[in-house]
Amino acid sequence: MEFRQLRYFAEVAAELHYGRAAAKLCVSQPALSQQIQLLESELGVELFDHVQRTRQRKVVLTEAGTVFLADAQRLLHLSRQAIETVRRVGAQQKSVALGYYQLLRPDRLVSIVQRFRQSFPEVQFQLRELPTFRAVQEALVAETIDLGLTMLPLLHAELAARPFGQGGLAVALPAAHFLAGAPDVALEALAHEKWVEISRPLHPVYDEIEHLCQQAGFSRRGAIVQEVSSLELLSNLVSLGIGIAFVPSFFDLSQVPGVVARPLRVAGPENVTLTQCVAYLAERPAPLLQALVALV
Amino acid sequence: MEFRQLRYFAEVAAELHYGRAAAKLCVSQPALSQQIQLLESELGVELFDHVQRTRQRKVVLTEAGTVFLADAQRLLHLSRQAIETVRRVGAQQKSVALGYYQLLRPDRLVSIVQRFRQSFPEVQFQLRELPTFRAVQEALVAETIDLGLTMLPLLHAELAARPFGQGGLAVALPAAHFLAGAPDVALEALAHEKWVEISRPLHPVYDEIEHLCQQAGFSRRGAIVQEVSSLELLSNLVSLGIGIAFVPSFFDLSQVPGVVARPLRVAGPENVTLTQCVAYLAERPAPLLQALVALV
DNA sequence: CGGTTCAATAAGTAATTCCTATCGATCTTT
DNA sequence: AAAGATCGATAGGAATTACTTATTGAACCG
Repeated sequence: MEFRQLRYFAEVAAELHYGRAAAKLCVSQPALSQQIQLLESELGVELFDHVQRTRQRKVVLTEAGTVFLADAQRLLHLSRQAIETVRRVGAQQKSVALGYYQLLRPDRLVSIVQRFRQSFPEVQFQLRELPTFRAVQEALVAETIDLGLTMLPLLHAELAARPFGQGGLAVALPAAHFLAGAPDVALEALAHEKWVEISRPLHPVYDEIEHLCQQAGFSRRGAIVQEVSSLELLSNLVSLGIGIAFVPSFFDLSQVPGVVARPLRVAGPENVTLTQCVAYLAERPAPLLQALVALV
Repeated sequence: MEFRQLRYFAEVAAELHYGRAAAKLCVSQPALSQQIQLLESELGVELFDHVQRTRQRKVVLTEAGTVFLADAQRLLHLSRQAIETVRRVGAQQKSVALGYYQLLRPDRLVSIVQRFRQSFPEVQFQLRELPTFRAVQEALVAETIDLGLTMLPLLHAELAARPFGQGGLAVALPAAHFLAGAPDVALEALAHEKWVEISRPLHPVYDEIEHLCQQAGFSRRGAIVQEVSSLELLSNLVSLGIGIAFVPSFFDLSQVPGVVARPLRVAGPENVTLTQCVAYLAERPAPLLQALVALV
């Protein structure tokens, strides 16, 4: 008997419908049927009657099922409580600093932090906004932060990461730009633009970008009018019309007025993808950090 | 979090020693370490301190571990109780007839039945001793019994089985026989014996036996002086010195005085093996029967 | 300083679980 | 009454997960 089976059973008992229960549990219906059958055969007892002799096809709890449901719910409840308790005790006086930069819309970040606090109410969370994806990784190595929301690739051997989402490239434009109205922007249309770029820590994807540009018939080498050191500065320069910039499509630019991001359209199959991740020091396998990583 | 992890954790907490705990749980030590680590990282809490700074290397529960142990034990206890309860309710007024023949030493049979009764106290168990392995399977098809302890192969398409042990061949001899003193018996030494055999339902293994005998330079065809219909009769005839007989090594002949079974030694790799099994009607997937099958 | 004990790690294998596709049966609709 | 729709069971293959053996690394002991 495993908790998974109890969760499945309780959900089916609540819905009295395999299809709906499976959807709620985010598994397929056959997986559900199978686990219920496994549970029944371990218990040696039928938990459901699949009444088809009456007019209406129905899934009904047997008497034994009703009795077992109460126990199953108690077990599930207790298990949740046990986790909560052990976390309350074990995570006391611990503190975790989470570093990030604006690669998440604020609501996603907030929801992550809320889940952190909910699961580990005793842990002190600190948030550190950092200017670039590279700064996040450097802060991890310097142990200024314990956990970082950043992008692949990892730039230090001591780091480990778990990816949690990816996206393509977008073009950050002044709202007044003549391309800002279109749903997306073709690379070729950008041949004669001026560019702003994050300088100090160049992401390797910029090599790929240059390569794509050359395939599209132009180069950005001479057209980068300004290099900046943070995403915030970058957005401001774009909004002022100093130049435009490539940014990951999941970047949050909404807090800067006058800037819009439009997906980049590239001819051919060469689609640049950028991967978001939670990163941490590999040699620090503290269970607390692992649990937090899993939460993201 | 799964019950397996709770069981592992509770055992390690009791032993405070991974190696011993693993042995008790019948898993390898790395599997145990791994599951404990998984549990810790799901909880986000360290459950054990692996104290090595003191003189003695020790595995010690952390404070959080101590707290969690209590909950884990409560959960395990409750789960056992829930199973017991649901069986008590669900298996009421059911009855199961178990057919067998003397292929098990009585103590093994008793221990199986005891486990049945312990797990399903409300179920009426009936025991039916049948003369041959074939009779057990026929009784299953005729639905005289619900579950049968017998041997492979299955002789009816409607039957399903789960094997639970196997053995080789032995020779049943009168206690006074000159070979009865040896630890085992070579096939060649039996060339001039008289034989007794179970007749009506010939097990296919007897073909193999005949083949082996011919390889050893003799045949039993003319030497079978008596065919009988049950194992009991067979034993009696052997004890009276009418002839000797081949029997599976796991047969129980101890209740018949004056008969001993000695393992057969066959030259070459052709070792006859016989497989014991629990058999039941395949089209009857009643959870109760499945649970009983799993108990064997 | 070698030998021993014990848990952690690594890598490959075995076992589960899960998913897609399909079936069989019932109920509804035309 | 026949065709479609609904719903759970089944089958077969893919992916994940747990387990095993072999090895490493750290601490203790002679």
